[in-house]
Amino acid sequence: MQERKYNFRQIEQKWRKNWEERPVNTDTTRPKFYCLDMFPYPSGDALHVGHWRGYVLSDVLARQKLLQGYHVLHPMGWDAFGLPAENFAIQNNIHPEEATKTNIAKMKAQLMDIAALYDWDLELSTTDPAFYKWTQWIFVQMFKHGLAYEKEMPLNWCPACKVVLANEEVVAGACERCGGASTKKNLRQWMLKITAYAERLLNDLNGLDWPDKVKKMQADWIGKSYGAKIDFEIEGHDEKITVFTTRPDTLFGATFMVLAPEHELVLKLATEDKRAEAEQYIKDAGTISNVDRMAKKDKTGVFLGSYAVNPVSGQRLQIWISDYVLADYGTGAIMCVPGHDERDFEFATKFGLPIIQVIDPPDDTGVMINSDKFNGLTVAEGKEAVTAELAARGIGEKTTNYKLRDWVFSRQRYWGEPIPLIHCDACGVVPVPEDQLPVTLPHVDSYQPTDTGDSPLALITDWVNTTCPTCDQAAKRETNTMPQWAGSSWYFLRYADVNNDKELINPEIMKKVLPVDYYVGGIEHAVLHLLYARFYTKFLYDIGVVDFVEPFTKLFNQGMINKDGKKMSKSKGNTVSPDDIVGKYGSDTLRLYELFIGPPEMDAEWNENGIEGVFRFLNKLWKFVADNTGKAVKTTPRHEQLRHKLIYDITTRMDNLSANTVVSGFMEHTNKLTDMARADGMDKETIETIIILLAPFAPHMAEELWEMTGHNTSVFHQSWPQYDETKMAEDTITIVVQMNGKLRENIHVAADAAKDDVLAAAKVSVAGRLEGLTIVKEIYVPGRLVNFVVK
RNA sequence: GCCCAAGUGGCGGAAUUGGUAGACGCACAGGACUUAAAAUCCUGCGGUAGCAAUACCGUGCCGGUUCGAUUCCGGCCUUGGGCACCA
Repeated sequence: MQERKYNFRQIEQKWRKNWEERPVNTDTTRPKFYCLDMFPYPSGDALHVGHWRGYVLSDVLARQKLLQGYHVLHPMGWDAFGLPAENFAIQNNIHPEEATKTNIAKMKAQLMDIAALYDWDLELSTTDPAFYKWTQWIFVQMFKHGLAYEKEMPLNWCPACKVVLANEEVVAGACERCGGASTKKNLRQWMLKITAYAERLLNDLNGLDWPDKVKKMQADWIGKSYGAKIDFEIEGHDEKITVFTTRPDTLFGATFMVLAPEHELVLKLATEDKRAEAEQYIKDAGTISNVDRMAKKDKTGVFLGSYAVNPVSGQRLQIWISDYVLADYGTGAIMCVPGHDERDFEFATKFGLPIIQVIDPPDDTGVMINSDKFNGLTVAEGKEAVTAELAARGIGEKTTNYKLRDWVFSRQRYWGEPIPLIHCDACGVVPVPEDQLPVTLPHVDSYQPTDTGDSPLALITDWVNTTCPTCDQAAKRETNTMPQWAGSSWYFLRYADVNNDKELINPEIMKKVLPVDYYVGGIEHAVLHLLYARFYTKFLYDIGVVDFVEPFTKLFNQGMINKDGKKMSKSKGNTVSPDDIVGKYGSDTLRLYELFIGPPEMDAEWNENGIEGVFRFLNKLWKFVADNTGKAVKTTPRHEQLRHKLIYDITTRMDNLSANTVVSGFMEHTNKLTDMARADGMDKETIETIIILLAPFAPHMAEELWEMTGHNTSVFHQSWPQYDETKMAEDTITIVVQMNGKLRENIHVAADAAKDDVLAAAKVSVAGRLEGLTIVKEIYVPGRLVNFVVK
């Protein structure tokens, strides 16, 4: 007795069990395809239908590659360190380690419903000492190569999270995590010299198959600009003020100077009568939050009482401080050209400072005026000429400048990888010897952040107190931990060799499996995670651990799924759980619906109205196979033609990653095939073809149908069908007949009809309409249309 | 303010390179089957006029190029996203 009804519950259970017992992706002799999802944070929030979207898409890619003859690496793991996990733990009063374990178990159970091809043997967690041993090892290598350094500096500080933020973590002056205003705080921090890689991080973007949008965001973040550094002498002082400018051609128009309030020369240059006012301004600038500072419209500032000298015009320049000059961009000081810079103009106008025009007209097409011997030069010529003159005089040079700043790498929190360093009074900072890694996180009861900005680890004295690896004297451990990004910056390497306790990754395996071929994840990581991962990869290349410089060959960012016009999130209370939908319609239906909802790269509004249609489609396809298997007819050219068109549509649409039209293509073809089967019967090969094509999208059902057609091995051991365009061609085609570009008639002609015959037939079809008119032009587009231009 | 997307029926969306606008699906309406309902199947479904054949209009707005424009160009409007005093 054959089961005629599509019983998804039974089928899905059956094949999950089957795949577990007999895995389908085991042939490691095939060429590899590494298809990776950005791994999730196991926070307390359950997965919602938005998470599914990316995971389903990458799994469809992975399963299609399997059918196309690859061995697919498609792993999954947990980005479990960091603030989200720690904050969840604090809120719920559970130790982060416990909370992480529970959350991982919960999320993993949910993830199982997707029925992705994940190889759970490769599962990893960034919180596993066997994993973070190597996170620490990379840090030690960076330290040894001079890329990690300690610095006391005013840093972005989130008073709510009680933690230092990297520049990348401050969004519009607010903490990226909690949304609260970020302020400045002076603290000793560990920094990573990512700026040393700025040029390579920028240049290597060119070769990547990534969305242009993401490449542009990274390029903007790196922010390369060309210009000059120029020294200005100060009246009565030996020091000089060095500025960076992109417009050395406007030097004759520099009429005053402004330093950032944090600039090191400020107090020296403030004259007695101005000192109090300057000090007050600096104090205000330091305590005001970034949000408030940016909300300020008016320019403010204090004249320091000192003067500099314009090196070409000789003019005396008042030296001011103002918070519109940023301490950490360029040199923290600028020459002000109010004639050609809007902000300088605003400042000059407010404080009555001189304004000189030196480019006429004042745009790219202008030439230099009021500039002595440079008069008449274009902007481009002027940049070169002025810079050359300054260089000859030894007071300037051509410079390239970057917005990118070094990475604040330490966090004053508990739930992270301990930074593996030891502070010794005699030897200074000494890395923990590699054979003593990992430095494990001590298990403690109090992991709440401290108000002082110290790490909670600082309170655990028997962990902090140790001996120096170099001189064996009493020494203290570094108590800061690493940021969440540390583990995610290199985890993709580890999947390939997850159990190796001798090295980060075996070189042979590395060569065979990496880099990642296809990386799928949210656009929110366009700068942070992807930039850091690229930096780590380049460093690991430099020290010979990997043999490639870019970790992710191709990147795809799936669109977000919104509900009621807003991003789905637990805090907004608008999440939709996949669990109920899986229960009602099955995993295959939800997989297809996630793809059907719209173009994968675009945001979509969640709306369950269409899910019924997808479920109906699967039922129809089920019925088509069940009704026609066992009484298959001999293949006719008409069967072949339909079959090749089916393969063509699904394959090319998938190649373009147009997943939504792949699903509509399946629906369309199933309707056509059903009609044809009723009229002429259906051949075995076509039935089997649609099952194989369906397998990446609805794997459970495809397996069941494959079995129904008399096979006893997995459908995933088949190969992706090939199409032959010559076999797709129709015998007769429809030609549109237009008059003056307007549709008038449709005619049917033989596919190989000659041009003259088509035109003749077209004329016949519109003969009545042509009466009294003259054809002035005939347009013929083979296979498509005829257009008569008439008068 | 600057940069980047997007704007198509009641709804989600489709449309190779400039070549039949609205595929596929949802919703809706009518019908078949049924004692009835569900499920399923069939038909219709952009607007206006018309019994109809058909005609005209129609892809955010205004204009242009072209035999022909959702597609290309110029100028706007709206929405979403990114950056934001970067010298």
